[in-house]
Amino acid sequence: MLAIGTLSRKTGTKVQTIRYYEQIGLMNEAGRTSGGQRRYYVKDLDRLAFIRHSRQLGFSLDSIRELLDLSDNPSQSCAEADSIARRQLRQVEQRIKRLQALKKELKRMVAECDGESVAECKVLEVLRDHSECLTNHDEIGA
Amino acid sequence: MLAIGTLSRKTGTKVQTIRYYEQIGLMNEAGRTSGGQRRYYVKDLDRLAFIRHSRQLGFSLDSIRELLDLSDNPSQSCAEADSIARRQLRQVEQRIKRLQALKKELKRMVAECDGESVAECKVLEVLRDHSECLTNHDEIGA
DNA sequence: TTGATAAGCTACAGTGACTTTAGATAAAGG
DNA sequence: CCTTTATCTAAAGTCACTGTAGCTTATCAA
Repeated sequence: MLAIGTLSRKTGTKVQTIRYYEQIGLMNEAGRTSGGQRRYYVKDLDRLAFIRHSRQLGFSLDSIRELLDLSDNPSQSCAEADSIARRQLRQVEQRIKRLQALKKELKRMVAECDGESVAECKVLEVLRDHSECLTNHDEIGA
Repeated sequence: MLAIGTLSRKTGTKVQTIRYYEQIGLMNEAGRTSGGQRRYYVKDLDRLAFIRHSRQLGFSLDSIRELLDLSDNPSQSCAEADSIARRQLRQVEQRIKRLQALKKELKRMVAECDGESVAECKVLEVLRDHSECLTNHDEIGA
């Protein structure tokens, strides 16, 4: 039987985060000692590792819930898991695209700044006037 | 005098977001009509446009606060604004790096999936076992 | 057995940057 | 005057946690 701190150390997850996962139903309710402390089996550790690894790859908790459901029913088709992963890939690719446009714009901004007074600051000027931009970068947080 | 909806349309900002910016002190408190509705000047519109454009470039509201302060005091050196922009650029570059590592891993995952049953699903297998990964991708949300 | 220390517990508030909802009031046009 | 559209406040919800306060339990050496 493993204590919560052991799971924490083995997966690099904060203790509070593990309790949070239990609270939102991503982890099963753990058994308790007579004193009320949580105790885990190795299968719980595996499940937590799966969750954390998926998070590291950028999957949302909702996607992870789906993936765990699939993982728990080994007779189903793999197509669903595949499509979740592909969706995640598309999202990542879009974010990269957008960030690369931002990078370009920011680079231009700081390159044209010559350390003069704020009155002629290129950085502030660009921020004031979108029309000086090369790209549209219209959506925030996409 | 401009109504809040006009600012909303002209800057592509939701009405609630404008009120939120007022609430956290990023926008000045607007004047009111006798009936209690907010009315704005063109300078308020400009300020909002500055905020939104900065957000589109990924600056945090805290950074934007600093940039607005600088913009309001045109006699200062531009160095501060420059350093904020450079910091932002570094952040963007780091995020791109991390996302490119994720992209690589996700691509490999879906490429190796052949639509078999969940039991042999490569996607789930990789999620289960981090050691199958090429990269470390250790930090979440970096 | 005692006592110290580490680890764990609950419950709730805070983060960032908004978005959503509910229910009410104001303004504008015909 | 009436209807429609716009606006108002206040509070809760989002995502995925993190942090805090104030306790209680477990473990190990002396």
